[in-house]
Amino acid sequence: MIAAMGRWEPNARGRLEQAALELYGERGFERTTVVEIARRAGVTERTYFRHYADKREVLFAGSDLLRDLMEQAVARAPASAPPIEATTAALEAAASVIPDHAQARRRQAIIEANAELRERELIKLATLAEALTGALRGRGVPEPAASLAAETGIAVFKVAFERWIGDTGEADLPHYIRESLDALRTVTAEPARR
Amino acid sequence: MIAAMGRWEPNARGRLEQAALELYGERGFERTTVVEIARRAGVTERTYFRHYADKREVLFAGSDLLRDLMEQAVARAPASAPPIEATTAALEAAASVIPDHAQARRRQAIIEANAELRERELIKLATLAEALTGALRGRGVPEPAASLAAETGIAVFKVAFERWIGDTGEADLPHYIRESLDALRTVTAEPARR
DNA sequence: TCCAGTGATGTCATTGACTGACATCACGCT
DNA sequence: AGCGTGATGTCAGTCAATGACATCACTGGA
Repeated sequence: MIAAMGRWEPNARGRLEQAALELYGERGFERTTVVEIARRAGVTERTYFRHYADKREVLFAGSDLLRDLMEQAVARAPASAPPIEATTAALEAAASVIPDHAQARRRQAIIEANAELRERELIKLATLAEALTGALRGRGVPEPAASLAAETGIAVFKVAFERWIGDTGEADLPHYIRESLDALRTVTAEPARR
Repeated sequence: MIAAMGRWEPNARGRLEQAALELYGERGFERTTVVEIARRAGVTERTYFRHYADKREVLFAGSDLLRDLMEQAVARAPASAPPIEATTAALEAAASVIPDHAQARRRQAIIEANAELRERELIKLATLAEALTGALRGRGVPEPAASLAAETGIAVFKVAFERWIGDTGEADLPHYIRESLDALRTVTAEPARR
């Protein structure tokens, strides 16, 4: 069937996302107004706010999916797997849905250029950590181990992601995740005493 | 000498902070306007914005001091101390300037009740992590170990602080920091193989 | 003693994010 | 033909945030 042409062009969300990405990239987040994004997408400002809660949220559409994937990866890990391994599985699942390097880099450049956007990114990561904590608790991991494994896992992801974005794309994201996990183990290892 | 009485009451900053704490506590962050805070402090809205960059910042005044203390603690750690121990010193320094349990709890209740405030808190913690990273790099710790030790340290602090706030004040904050550090070591320990 | 400079504040106008209330209209169903 | 629904448009309003300019107590000289 041919997609019915409604009263309006379909996929307003997608057009808004595209328009926002372009405008934030061209002129920066601060010097872009929501009215401009809406205009470029062919809708009104009011419609923008029906799709996204605020001016920043348009850049973080996929984060619910990411959370679900990580939760599922933890849930699917063998019951015998210790918290770190379940967490590692979640990080690998997350890595598998990150877009290609060029696209991720464009998006990250926009976010890092603006403090409000960095704040939003941090709360999204914190949400992932909470979800991870819950999933680990569901496996019987007690507190504070569950929270720590989750927070630490997100820290590993954050550091790995930054290094992946910053480096010139020879290695893939999972490589940096393994690198960061190794560094974490080294750093937290009980130092040789006396 | 008696403090000269200027054209206006002195200590506008302190009065603004007090007024904001009261109003955010009484009516919540969202249902408080900056005009109301300013009125209660006996100044105008414009003056509020000369002291604090935005409506949230009034709750995070001490965070620069915290950063300085943590940086200094890392710098002062013996050259032989591994990254974790330098980081631990920073966490202990941070714990020493946190106000009493009741006050911290009031403040935290305000922050946790509002997503915007949680965002601001997260970026303050991220700033601490960056400062820690820099201080560790200054000790010769290479990447990604420096970032991971810093991020992990902040994660430990976050978890410990939450538990301290949530529990009924029998133990002090340093106790929860030690508890969380222990849990971290357990969690990241190489699991027994086969 | 007076006066120019300074710093903290007040006043005013404006922009832009966000929201609530209500209108519109193509579509599908009956 | 009529009806309900969902996505959108229109409009008015609130409030955070900022720039421009005015005010005025205080200070350090001339």
